[in-house]
Amino acid sequence: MPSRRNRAPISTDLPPVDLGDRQAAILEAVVTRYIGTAQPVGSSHVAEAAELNLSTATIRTEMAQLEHEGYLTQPHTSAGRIPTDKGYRFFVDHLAKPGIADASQRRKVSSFFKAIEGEMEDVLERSSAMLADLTQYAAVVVAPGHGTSTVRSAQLVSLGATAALLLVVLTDGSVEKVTVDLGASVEEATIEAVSRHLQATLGGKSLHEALELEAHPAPEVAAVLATLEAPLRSLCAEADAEQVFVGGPSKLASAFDAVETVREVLSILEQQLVVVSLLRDVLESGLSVAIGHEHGYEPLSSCAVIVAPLSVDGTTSGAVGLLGPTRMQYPAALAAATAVSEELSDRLAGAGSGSTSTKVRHRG
Amino acid sequence: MPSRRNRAPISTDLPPVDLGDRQAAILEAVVTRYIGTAQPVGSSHVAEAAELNLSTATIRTEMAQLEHEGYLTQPHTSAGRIPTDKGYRFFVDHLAKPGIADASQRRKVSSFFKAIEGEMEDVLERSSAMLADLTQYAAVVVAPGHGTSTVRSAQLVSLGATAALLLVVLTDGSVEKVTVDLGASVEEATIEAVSRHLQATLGGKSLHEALELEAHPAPEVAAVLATLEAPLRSLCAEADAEQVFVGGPSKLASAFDAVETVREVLSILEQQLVVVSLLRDVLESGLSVAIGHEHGYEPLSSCAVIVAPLSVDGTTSGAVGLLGPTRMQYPAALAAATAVSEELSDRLAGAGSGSTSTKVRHRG
DNA sequence: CGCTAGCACTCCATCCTACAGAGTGCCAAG
DNA sequence: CTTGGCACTCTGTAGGATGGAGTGCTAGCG
Repeated sequence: MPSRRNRAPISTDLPPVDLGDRQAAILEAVVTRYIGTAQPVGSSHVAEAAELNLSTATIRTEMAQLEHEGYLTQPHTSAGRIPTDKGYRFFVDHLAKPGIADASQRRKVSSFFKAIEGEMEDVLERSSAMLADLTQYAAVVVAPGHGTSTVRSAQLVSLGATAALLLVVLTDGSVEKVTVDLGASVEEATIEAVSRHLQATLGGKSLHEALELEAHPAPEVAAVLATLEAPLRSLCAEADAEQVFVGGPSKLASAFDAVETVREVLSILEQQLVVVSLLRDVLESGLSVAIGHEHGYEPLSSCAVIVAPLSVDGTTSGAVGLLGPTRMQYPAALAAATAVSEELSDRLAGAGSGSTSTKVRHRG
Repeated sequence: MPSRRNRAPISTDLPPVDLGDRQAAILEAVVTRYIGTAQPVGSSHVAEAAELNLSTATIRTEMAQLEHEGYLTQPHTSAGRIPTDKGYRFFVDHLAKPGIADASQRRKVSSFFKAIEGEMEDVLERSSAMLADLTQYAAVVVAPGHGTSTVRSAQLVSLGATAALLLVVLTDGSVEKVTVDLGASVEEATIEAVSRHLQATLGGKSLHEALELEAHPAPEVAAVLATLEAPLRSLCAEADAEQVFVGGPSKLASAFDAVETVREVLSILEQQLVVVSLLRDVLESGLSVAIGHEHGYEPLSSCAVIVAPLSVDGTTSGAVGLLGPTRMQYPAALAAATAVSEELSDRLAGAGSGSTSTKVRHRG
């Protein structure tokens, strides 16, 4: 299923390429109303809403045409029309206007970010909750791993007879740790020697580089170092892993009427790996919105996904996502997700570079 | 709302104090069947299920009596009976038998815990997921804070011009950190001096004790220490805080039929503070099961809560909980929750004492 | 005296029918 | 090309009939 690109028209006013102006207007009316009411939309409603003084009869023929072209569908003969995925797609690409609501969304988002301070992890978690609250959809924040950061401090802390904690602080302020079973009892002095060795050899390197180091210290130290290799590897893997925060999944309960759908969607949200790869896929296909079957995850075919990349230093790493029914408030949701992704990108950039930490927190 | 105690009868065989043997048997039949089918239970079904060769007429009078006494209720005249909270309560206190299923539950739990290794946090999280999977209800694990542990290592790591990371390792292997804005640029040498000072003064003390220390080091060090006071305080608060892991909330979607209920319950599960205090309340009232209105949280009045304490060194701290509909598989759920709480208690005890770490993990 | 068979009764769920309403498609006329 | 008009279709709702599951009561039996 090849993905259609989200080519942004450059500041022309409503240039529907595939669809006549009138059909576009009608489609818009149907989509807008259906998003609001969740009821099939009949020609008379469209006649009222769209302001193209046309009779219902004319609108009916146009709607039939739109159905024929795959933008609309009928639940049954003699019911109103419902947008198809394709219909929503056209709406999102060509019709969704920035809207007035967006400004207020953006304002709320930015005031939230002005007020919040503290550890990055907190910020991420609370952002996802806030975004869910704001949009009334489930929000996902995937924060980049710390794979690119370098080691600021590394050490081994003894925890007991044969147990110890391998501890690494990275330049972005994150801390990675892993408990280690040393196998045999190790003297405190040796532990300290190992710590110094670690600090000296790992400092300033990224964890990946650190894995490839060859060094030949004193024999006791070397023995301990050997037992540290596997832990270091898992430490590295852990540092690379994205953090995922899912906010407000309960919002989805009221978004669908079939309880079975709710359950399916929720259980997918619980599998964070799936969510991450879903967002990644959507992002890689160049879309910011994936509707219904577009993303190819069948269990989520009644959902739309909005993704906004988190970009730090120009490269995108991580994402902000929203998951809702296909009849989603696209403009508002897009605006909110984008706003959050920008603010978070800023934060991440600020925290990442260490020395450029302009927005560091203080307070008790 | 005073809580009724869960007085455990001491090894007598089905001693219903408030209810005749026959009524008890009938109540049991109703509860069991209703839990299975979610349909009101009529006298004829009871006659089949309970093996007390009685006619439906007799059973009807008894059921009327049970309704009068508040154990059963009717959705409407001429429908079967449904257990009330009180009915479930009697069932749980006097009728629920260990059952055969429990053994298999316990086995699954213990094999899970044999297989799992790694950081405590992981174990806790995966335990909650496993418990949810096993029981098909939402599972909650509240792990105790680290307030009682003492400091194994404390230090300040510089992160940039004026930013630093205050880092404390506790004896139970947990790490607490907080980013600090030093206000002014501080020399690396001073940072190291502060680190040494922290290590010397905090080592071996609990974080609470550490807060009350008075020491008078060199002036530059003292200056930095002053800015550390607030961060230390929040570090302490953070260390005290319980960690909460909620597993499998999606299981609840199919447990209720009203989508509104699902949404309410889910949104409560998202507020971890509420969940923690709910579990605490139930635990403190001396119950291991709170049914319907018993726990006093109206939004959850259609739910039953099962709680099993986590006890480390004899004191209970933290808990394992299950949240499901009042028509819950009580015996199985209780068995599972208890099994998990015991295994987790063991783990926590093992990790907590440091030197007695019998079950430390190894492997790459 | 406890138990039971039998009966009258109630209420729900289901089915059918009728019907109004919302919607469509088509066509002939402007 | 548009539109008013018309015939048609389908759903949702309301009303009435019916059967079934269930109850409560009571008279009679062991």
